[in-house]
Amino acid sequence: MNIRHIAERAGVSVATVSRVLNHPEHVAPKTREKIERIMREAEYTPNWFARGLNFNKTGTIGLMIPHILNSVHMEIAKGVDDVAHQKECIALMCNVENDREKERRYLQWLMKRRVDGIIFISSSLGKRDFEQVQEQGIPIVLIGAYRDNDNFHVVSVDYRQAAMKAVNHLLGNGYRKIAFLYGETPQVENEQKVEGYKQAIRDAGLSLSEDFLKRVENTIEGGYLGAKKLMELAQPPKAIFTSSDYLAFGAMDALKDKNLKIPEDVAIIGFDNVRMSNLVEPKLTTVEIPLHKMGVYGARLLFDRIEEENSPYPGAILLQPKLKIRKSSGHKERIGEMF
Amino acid sequence: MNIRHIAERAGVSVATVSRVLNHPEHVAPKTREKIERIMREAEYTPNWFARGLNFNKTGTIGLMIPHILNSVHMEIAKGVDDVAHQKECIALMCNVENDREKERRYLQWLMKRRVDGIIFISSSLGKRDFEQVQEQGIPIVLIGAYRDNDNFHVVSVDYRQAAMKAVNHLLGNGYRKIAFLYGETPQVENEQKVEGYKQAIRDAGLSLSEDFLKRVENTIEGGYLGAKKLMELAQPPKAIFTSSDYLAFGAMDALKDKNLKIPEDVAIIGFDNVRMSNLVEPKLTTVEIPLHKMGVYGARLLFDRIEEENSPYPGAILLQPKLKIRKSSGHKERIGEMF
DNA sequence: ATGAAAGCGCTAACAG
DNA sequence: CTGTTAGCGCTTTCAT
Repeated sequence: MNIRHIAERAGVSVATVSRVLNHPEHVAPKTREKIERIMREAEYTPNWFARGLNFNKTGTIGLMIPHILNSVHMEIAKGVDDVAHQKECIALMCNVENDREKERRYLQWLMKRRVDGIIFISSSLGKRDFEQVQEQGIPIVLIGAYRDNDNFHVVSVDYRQAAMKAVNHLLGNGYRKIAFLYGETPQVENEQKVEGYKQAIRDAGLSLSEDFLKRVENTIEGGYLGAKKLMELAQPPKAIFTSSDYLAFGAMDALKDKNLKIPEDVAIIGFDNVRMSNLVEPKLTTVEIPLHKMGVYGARLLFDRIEEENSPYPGAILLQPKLKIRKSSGHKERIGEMF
Repeated sequence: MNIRHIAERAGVSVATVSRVLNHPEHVAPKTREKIERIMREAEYTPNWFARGLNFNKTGTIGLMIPHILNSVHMEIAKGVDDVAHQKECIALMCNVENDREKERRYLQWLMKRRVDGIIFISSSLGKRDFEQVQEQGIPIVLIGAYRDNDNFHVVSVDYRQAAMKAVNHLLGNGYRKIAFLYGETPQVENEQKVEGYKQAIRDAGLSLSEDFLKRVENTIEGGYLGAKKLMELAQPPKAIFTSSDYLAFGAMDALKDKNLKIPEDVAIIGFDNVRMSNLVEPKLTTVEIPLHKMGVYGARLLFDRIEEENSPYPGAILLQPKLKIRKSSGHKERIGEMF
């Protein structure tokens, strides 16, 4: 069932049928209605490929997601999807699974399909990959932290500052032996957090201990194992700052298994402020990141570039996070009065 | 950069170039290598639309997801994605947001793009919608519970049995005043759970109280509000069974706010066994659903149908859930010895 | 083993 | 307002 069948049945040319599809206003109302009726009766739907062959606009953007089971990434994705949907565009979500090769393969797919643009969330790809995409004329936007991003459009958060805020809060509550338990992914984000942690420790005139910097898989399990190791140190920490709430959940579980009270024996601060951080026992102090907003801003940036021929200058949107103070980080002496 | 450019540079016809793309074995090794080299140098990628115009296979399947922020659905989606990826096929994840109209719009999109098949997760669409898709020659698979699914391929769980198991466990622990707090979505699944709940209560010779059947939004907030209402009853329940772990988390929060101990004052059982159910305090007894497996089975079913011309007979795969017994459901007198 | 040519279904000049 | 026609980039007979 193609455009010619419709044309024949309606006794018009294919051009006219094509017109009711694309510029209905240029067709006489009577002919148009007749053609529309016939289309409906025949359950005709235009062939997407033939269409794309002429248009070269696909109404699709690619969205690279590090891991679809991590709600942190999905919150961002939702922001992107919201904007895309509003633009009557479909966001092709690609589950990259923190695997550079898988991401590259997806990228090839997307480029072949000539998507109108691509958004990367905490991608592990590099400058070279991104440039290649842009050279094909496909605009991109990066969300998260990237090492070498001067020439790209990026939406990010000041992860360094964020980490400093968290550590300073612990310092302010009187803690001195503070460990940082961080995930292998997302890599660059976490490197920036490490920097912030180190800076805050140094600024307080304390000495850095490599033992207190523990790198683990960014999962609940990773948090569990990491915290366990930390507490088995000869000089265990009195507070643990983690690079994600999931790590914090795992860490809390480990502490409970060791019969340590939070925050009386060990304080904890997480990162991201996922919904559950408010429901664990005790409620988790954490760094709040505007995840949904990041997705929205990123998508807007991308659509601006897709729609305007002369895309705006590359540049970064840098958002500031906020510390969400709850019970898990409370000073042991003041805890009674604080909560 | 198209196939003709390559042909010219290589001094061959477009047909030969096309052949190295599709049937390389029918091209003389020397010519083939030359052409391949030129393609690489020119960074040529075949136009996807032109290709699809001839093939009519897109290497894409649609995946309808009720809500991408709900990890229950994403676990299933991950199962689908795993299989799709293995089949070198892309799964287009559509974030339906429990909105029938949004889902229909996505469906139109997918059909226009001639995806090779579509998988629906707990869809709110009906028999008519599904039939329309199949009439277009696009095979579909349903995951979850559906009202009128005899003519479709579906992967489901015995939700009725599952609910009975949970309620029976509570009955076995001595509870008599058991409420069921269930979500508005996914609708059919939860209706089946309601049935199971009622059946188990009746089988125990107890009388059903409408007050104990509370329907709320399927979110943590919904669970909080629902549990609060239940506990404000003149005769509040001594145990609450919820249709999802998220509802259970909200309910637990409400109980804590009322200074009620779990399970000493009120027992709780959730549904789904999401990762966090093992990390809340107390650990949550819940019904374990093989989410990932459901996705995998659904995808396999779909690809079988896509690949075989004569698709297998419609039929259902019905999986049995298991009760995961943890602390939140313990009998108050026996709790000491049980955990 | 390779080439010429006829489409695949649709859009957009151009002409009337 | 409508029809004619030339592509869009690729695949695939059918010859050679």
